[in-house]
Amino acid sequence: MEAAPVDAPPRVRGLASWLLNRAAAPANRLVARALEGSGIRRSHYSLLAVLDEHGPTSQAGLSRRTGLDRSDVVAAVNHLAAAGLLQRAPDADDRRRNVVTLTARGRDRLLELDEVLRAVQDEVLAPLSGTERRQLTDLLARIVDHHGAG
Amino acid sequence: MEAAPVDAPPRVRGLASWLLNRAAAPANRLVARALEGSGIRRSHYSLLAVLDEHGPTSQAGLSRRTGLDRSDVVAAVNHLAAAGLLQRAPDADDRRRNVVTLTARGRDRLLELDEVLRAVQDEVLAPLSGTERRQLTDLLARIVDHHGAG
DNA sequence: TCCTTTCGTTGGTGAGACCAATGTTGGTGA
DNA sequence: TCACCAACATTGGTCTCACCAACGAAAGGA
Repeated sequence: MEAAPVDAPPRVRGLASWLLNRAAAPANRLVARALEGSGIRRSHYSLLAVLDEHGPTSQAGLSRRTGLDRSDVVAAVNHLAAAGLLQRAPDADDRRRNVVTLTARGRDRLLELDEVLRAVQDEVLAPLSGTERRQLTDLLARIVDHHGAG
Repeated sequence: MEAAPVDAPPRVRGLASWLLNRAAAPANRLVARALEGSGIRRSHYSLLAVLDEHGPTSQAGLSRRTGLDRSDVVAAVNHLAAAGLLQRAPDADDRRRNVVTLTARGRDRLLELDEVLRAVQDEVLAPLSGTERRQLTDLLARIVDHHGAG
């Protein structure tokens, strides 16, 4: 039951956009599988990580830092708050805002997820050496930075 | 109105799966924009290219070579046939199959698309040097090959 | 002859990335 | 002080992809 090869013509294989999508697909599949049953989605991890590293943040701030749409942040915060992984409270200083704060339980879960996702990344990057992995993440990061948020 | 930076924490930025998705997003946006109004989608190009390089192919063959699901190939072939870019005919030797053939008009269109997509790739990979671009496509290709389909 | 596989097709699901509109609140300039 | 514009959270969509299950027809092997 090995993976079937994808024998696309060079014209297509050389296309960065095609390669990016084709490489992202298995990565997403593996992440989704690893997170299956935990009630956590890929985007949720980003939110928890941002909260852990930047401390309490408004939802708009979360949107900016994760690249998620503001409306999608709403749903994600709903879900994570219901799971007790973070808290949402109105900001006293600026009453337009909600301040989102990581709970202790949220932090614990984040650390577990760190492990899980590190393992998944290993799977995704399996065919590459350590040096090549660093090369790849560096190149991708530069593309991401260059295009920013559309 | 330049692109806003995405200031994700290192834990997230280092994630291959996150980077792949974040890099694929602008690529898809640019491709979609370039193809806008032409009635051609991203996946259609792959089909045309496969037909040009491998000659007449069954729909299942197209599915294997492009990585598209068989059911999605059906819709794409419907669309492209309606546009006169390819023809679908039952295979006399194997009556389960449809043989899909590129028309002259389809080939012309393909050559135009080659130009368009080459320009888009230039945009996507703008921040990278020629060497780096080759590095990136090579690394991505190895990931794609390693995970194959399914 | 059965049994399995392949093929095209239909119909549907779920996630993800978006976009528009609304009511509220802040901040600014006249 | 008032008017205006910008930012915020939220609702409620849309659209594209990737994918899956199931079907009847046809082929091929046991």
